[in-house]
Amino acid sequence: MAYYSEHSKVWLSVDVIIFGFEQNKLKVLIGRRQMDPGRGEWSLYGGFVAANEGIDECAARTLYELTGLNHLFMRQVGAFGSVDRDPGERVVSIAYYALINVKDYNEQLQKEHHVQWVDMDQLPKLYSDHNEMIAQGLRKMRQKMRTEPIGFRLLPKLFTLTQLQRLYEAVNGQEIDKRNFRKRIKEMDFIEKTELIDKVTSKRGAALYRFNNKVYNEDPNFKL
Amino acid sequence: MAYYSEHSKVWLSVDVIIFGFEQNKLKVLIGRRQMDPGRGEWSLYGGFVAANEGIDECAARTLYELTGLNHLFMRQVGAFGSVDRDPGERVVSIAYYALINVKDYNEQLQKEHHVQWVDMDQLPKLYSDHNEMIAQGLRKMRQKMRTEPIGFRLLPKLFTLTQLQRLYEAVNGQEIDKRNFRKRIKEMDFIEKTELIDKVTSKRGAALYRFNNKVYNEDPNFKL
DNA sequence: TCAAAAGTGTTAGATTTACACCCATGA
DNA sequence: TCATGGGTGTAAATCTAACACTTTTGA
Repeated sequence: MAYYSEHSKVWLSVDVIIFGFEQNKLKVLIGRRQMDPGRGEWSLYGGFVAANEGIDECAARTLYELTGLNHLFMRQVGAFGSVDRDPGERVVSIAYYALINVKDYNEQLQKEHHVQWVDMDQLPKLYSDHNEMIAQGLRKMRQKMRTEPIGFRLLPKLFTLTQLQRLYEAVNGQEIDKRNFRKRIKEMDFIEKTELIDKVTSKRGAALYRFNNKVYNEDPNFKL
Repeated sequence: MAYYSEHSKVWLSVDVIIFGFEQNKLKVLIGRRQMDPGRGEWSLYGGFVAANEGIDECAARTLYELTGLNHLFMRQVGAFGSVDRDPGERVVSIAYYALINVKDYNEQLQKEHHVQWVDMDQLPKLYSDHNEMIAQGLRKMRQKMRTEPIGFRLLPKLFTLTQLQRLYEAVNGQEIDKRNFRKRIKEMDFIEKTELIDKVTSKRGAALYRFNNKVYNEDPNFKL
């Protein structure tokens, strides 16, 4: 069809920004590039969009490839398409961010793909425009976290209120008053206290909580 | 380079969501498609990304082509890339929204490109996923308008407070208390009252205001 | 003279922030 | 026994929301 064929095509890729939370720090999964151009540079993990797959599917596939996990919380950050962003060829890339519980992530796969968790505030210079992707991804993720209870995706199913607080502190980069934080949590019925006690992180033991999605859907009054 | 060539390429296009404000209504510029597939259907205006242009440049060029205006406020909405979104071929499209003052827009160009202003709340069914693009674009634009003084881009250089209020009401779809609104405006030094009086929309006459970007940059305390 | 839009403050209620001590337990 | 993290309430300050009347002037 002439209408299309008079225009040129480009390679399309997807880069995934995988956020994790560990030791009270927000982390990102990055690795050393295994291919040229840019071999050896720090980089996000990515992949090319195939002819028969949508971009969201491609992102989900890439995430699965890297982590072995499906149904991760994932959102598009945006398209990055400066002419010379890729030193090899013209490649337009669409960035996505995803949230995972670091404990769900098999170390084996980490090694196979040459990726590792790096502190958000100790990011090295990355390949191409990946630093910018992460910066934008973080902004988007923060924004989302303010209005939707997605933080749970970064924690184990059962978590203590201190863990949850540390998570919000890490993501927003500022301390939160403990009493005020807990007061707000109490108002959200979908954050359920369980009978279980975590004895790992404190001597006294801390109550374990759980996110109840069903309750949330009935009354999504989230505000943090 | 084998690394790239084993993957397939796609057509990349840009679609622009142009918002305008007229008669107290938020409007979008859409037109009847002049080409196949989808000839005759309502559609956003768009264009293909050329080999030698970045996607932001492409969006700016497309905007210029359509409106004759440069340096419009413009932001990316995101990439749309379901496999079958375009009924003809595989085309991934990146949506952008832009804000213009409808009075800056030459009617001649409107006719040439077969586009017209349509009320946001009277949008017809559009070609492909363009309705979804507009929905997402509106959400993004609203969000931005809450935190940055971009609304001025939809108004003439000089405007009355009532105009400004109606604009915010139209964008957010709800009425605002006049006194509370004006109180908040008074606190923003970058919204300057001029000596000029608008006698068009009221008998008594209303003071004309102006957005002072320099003052805003010195003290960007925007909140609406 | 009257219709239509401009302009102007106050108060109650809701929300947000600041703040300090006791508890339970393992080492 | 003591160091560590868990757990709890109140009051001041700030912000938000509701609300009504006077002014000016062209028709």
